[in-house]
Amino acid sequence: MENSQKALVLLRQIIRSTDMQDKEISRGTGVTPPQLMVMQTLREYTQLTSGELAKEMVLTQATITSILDRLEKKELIARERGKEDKRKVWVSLTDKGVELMKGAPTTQQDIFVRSFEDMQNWEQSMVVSSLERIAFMLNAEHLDAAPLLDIGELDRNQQEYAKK
Amino acid sequence: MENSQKALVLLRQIIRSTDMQDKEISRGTGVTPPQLMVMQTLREYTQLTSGELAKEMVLTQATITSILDRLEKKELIARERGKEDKRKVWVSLTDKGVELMKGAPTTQQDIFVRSFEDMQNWEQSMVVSSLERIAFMLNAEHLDAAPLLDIGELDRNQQEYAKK
DNA sequence: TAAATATATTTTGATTATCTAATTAATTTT
DNA sequence: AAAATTAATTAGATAATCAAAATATATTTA
Repeated sequence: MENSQKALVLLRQIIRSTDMQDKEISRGTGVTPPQLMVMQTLREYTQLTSGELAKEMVLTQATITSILDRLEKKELIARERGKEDKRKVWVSLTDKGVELMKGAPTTQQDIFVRSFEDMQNWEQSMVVSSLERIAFMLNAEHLDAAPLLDIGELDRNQQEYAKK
Repeated sequence: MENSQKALVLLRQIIRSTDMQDKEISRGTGVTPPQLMVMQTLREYTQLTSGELAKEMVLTQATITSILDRLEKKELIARERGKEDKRKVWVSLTDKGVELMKGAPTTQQDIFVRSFEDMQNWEQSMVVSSLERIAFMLNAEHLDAAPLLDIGELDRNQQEYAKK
């Protein structure tokens, strides 16, 4: 088999594996995978507007709103109207949300980190630089892409076309 | 930053990137991401029963059934009752389904493959073996895990607990 | 400055995804 | 043959998702 094909197969395996991990975490916490992803993003950025969240997660605002509604009802996130710009809504994890993220999401990442740290240093570097190459190759296509809005419009046209 | 943290961040980037790719393909073909994933799995295995599909994709039978219903309505997949074992239902891509998969899903994978093949041979080997290591590390946890059913029950209890 | 335009979020209405539990049909075990 | 198991679907419910419309606030323009 070609090296490139091997790489693609392995990538799919890796993605499948993390997907399963997400599902397990989700079951363990009583939070659905999309909700979990919102919380992970919030943990990473501390504070985001609803719109920034949508962009970061490549979902529409409407979708984010509905996910936030449910997370807010569970008191895992809080919304706060912007003070300078009252159109904006700042979203952040509540204490309860932080707590939940602290307990749950580790299990398998820990195992990953531990095995990773068992490797020789040169091996670690090799793996990291390989990942960098892959990330770059996967993103290469986007580097000269049109801004997001335009792509959206373009795709909608394609979809219209596909229907016929 | 620790190498292991770098690796995790890069992995997330990679997953995010392929996720976006899936969404773009989905928009371009008028098929939703889950439907697309079913079709990709079918392309890989040629013929699967509904139950095998569910296991492979880590979804319940009921979910697969509903996705298949919609794909069947679009005539992208076909169901056929098993002849020896009439409980089974064999699922496969129709010609139309194969055609759709032929056209759509390439765009970005092609770009990936092309950049991949631009690398030196030793680099390719390095990337592949790095991916192998990662895939292994991510799966390590599952090697001595209890069978799925037991995990499910365990998690449900945790979930009950989480509600309180 | 008043009107028009743009931006940020939510609401509405619709389809799809997803699950658990119950049902139906066929096979295997006892 | 009756009981238990297996494969898929159906039923009923919640969640995710989107496009389009509505709402509220800011910015630009005339």
